Amino acid sequence: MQRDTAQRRAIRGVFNQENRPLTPQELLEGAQVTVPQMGLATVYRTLKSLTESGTVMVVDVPGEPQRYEIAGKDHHHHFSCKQCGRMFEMDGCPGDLERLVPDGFVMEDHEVFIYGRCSDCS
Amino acid sequence: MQRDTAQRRAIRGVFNQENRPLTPQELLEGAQVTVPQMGLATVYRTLKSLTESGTVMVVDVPGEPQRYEIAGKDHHHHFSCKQCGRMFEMDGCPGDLERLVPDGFVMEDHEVFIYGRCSDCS
DNA sequence: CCCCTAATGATAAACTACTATCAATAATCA
DNA sequence: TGATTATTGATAGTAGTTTATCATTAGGGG
Repeated sequence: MQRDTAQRRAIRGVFNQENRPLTPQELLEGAQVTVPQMGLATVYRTLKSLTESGTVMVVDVPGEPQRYEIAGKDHHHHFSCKQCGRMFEMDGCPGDLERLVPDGFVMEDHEVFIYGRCSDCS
Repeated sequence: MQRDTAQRRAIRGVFNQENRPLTPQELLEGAQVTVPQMGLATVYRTLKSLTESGTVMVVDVPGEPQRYEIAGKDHHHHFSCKQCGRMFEMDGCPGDLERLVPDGFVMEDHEVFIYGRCSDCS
């Protein structure tokens, strides 16, 4: 990432505007608003360099392709809208997950996904 | 699923013996202990009919292929071992997830994944 | 014990997500 | 402005998972 191109500005713009975990497809569609001829390969290439530089990070989602979100945010979890398919961030964390862990098992990380309707769809 | 074959008995046996969410590959390897010539297509076919009959259900996992577990169990969540890659069930549930949900959003379901080391690997 | 056909194994094909290739384009700097 | 070369778009290719095909095998009723 040595040159500042319209494509990269558009992708960064979508991240900043949406502020939620985005699929490559969502990024493509969002970026094509300002750069209509953008191709999916450019999205993947840009995501790769943004990930390697630590600007964005991968979010693995159950039963869906990977999403990408801006790195460095406070600990949070995700809400997936069954209607529109968009995924949102939720601040905070359920406490006391340790009590779920069976004896002899060691907890290192955790993920929480809540499913339902977002404010636009409910 | 009209006939009771050695292959299907073997697959049901793996489910009952392991009692955790299994990948098609894990089911294949487990079933091949008793039916060595078993093919992957048979695993998928059997999973399809077991799913349609409501005997097993799909578990979507972040960043992994689908797993299958015996249906009808009490509400529970999953533990994934970073060392051996196996996934386990954990009884219970963290309470008070509702407070994570943003205003205007409606919660319908939730999933919790805990990552770490299982008792065999820790 | 036969026969019918459901079920199987091997493998090709489909599908999705992602990566590599390469000629054309455009950002940067002298 | 012109040259250099990073970047792009289009598309072929790759990888992993799941499904379809089809000749062969074997379950189970008669």
